[in-house]
Amino acid sequence: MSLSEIDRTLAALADPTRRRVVDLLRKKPRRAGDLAAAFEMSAPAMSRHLRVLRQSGLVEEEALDEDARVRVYQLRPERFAAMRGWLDEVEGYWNDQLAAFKAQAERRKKDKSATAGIVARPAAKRRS
Amino acid sequence: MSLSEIDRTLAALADPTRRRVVDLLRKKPRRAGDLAAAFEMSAPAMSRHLRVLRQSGLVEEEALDEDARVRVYQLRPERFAAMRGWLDEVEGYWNDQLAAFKAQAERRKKDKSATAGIVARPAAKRRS
DNA sequence: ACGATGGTTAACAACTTCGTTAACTATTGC
DNA sequence: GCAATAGTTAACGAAGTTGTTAACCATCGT
Repeated sequence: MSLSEIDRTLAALADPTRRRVVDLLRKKPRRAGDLAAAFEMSAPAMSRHLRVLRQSGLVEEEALDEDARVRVYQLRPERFAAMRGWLDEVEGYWNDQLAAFKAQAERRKKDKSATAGIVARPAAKRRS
Repeated sequence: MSLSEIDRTLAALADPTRRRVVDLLRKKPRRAGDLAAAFEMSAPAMSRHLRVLRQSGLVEEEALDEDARVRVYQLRPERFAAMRGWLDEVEGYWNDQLAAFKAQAERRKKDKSATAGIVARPAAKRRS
């Protein structure tokens, strides 16, 4: 299954550690080592999280010019914007829903048929 | 690691199938069976995806009153709104970044010190 | 009453993910 | 040159995910 961009973005954010990394980077860019320390995690583990975030396009890596060893990570706007775009699409739903509801109410009023279709379930015995 | 609501939401959306289910439900509510058929997937597999979506609060299940066997699934706004809220927070970043950039430019102009800190990396030989 | 239908849970195999340690590369400072 | 530092990739085990089939429950239609 070839992943769409939005799928990659969501997959990258699905891991709690990575999501928190984003929350940290939101405040300011940070060095890879600082991020590992912040989560009390080995450097290799964090390194791989950062690779996932990089490949999803959520962050970018730069080098500190005073010391070419350290990598500074920083958020990138684009993928977040795309995610917002997807959210916008999904949320268009409720407008549609509202429209459909109104249309149905209108229809109901006109030919006075019974309330149709979907009804809330009255608490059947099911383990959630 | 106790998952926050937003973590559960993102985890639920991380799976491509579940994300596409959301895309389908965006257009209109659907029966569990139709969803399974739409993805050429066994009913049990879809049933579990739907449970995940339900538990994350992204969808809700109702019963068709003409036939209490069928379950109709439908999107729920709340968690999507929360996700948008988180996105808003993250994106507040770029305002901050812009502000910081301006402040630094100002400082630079004042004491005419060299450009500080972070600089783009000049394509080192690394496998991405 | 009973077979068929819609859906869910249970058990299991294949695969992926996450963190750890070990080994490696590149850069810095002396 | 060489030890120390920052970070990455490699290998591996533990744990979680996803799909399948089998078994199950509830409801519908006759």
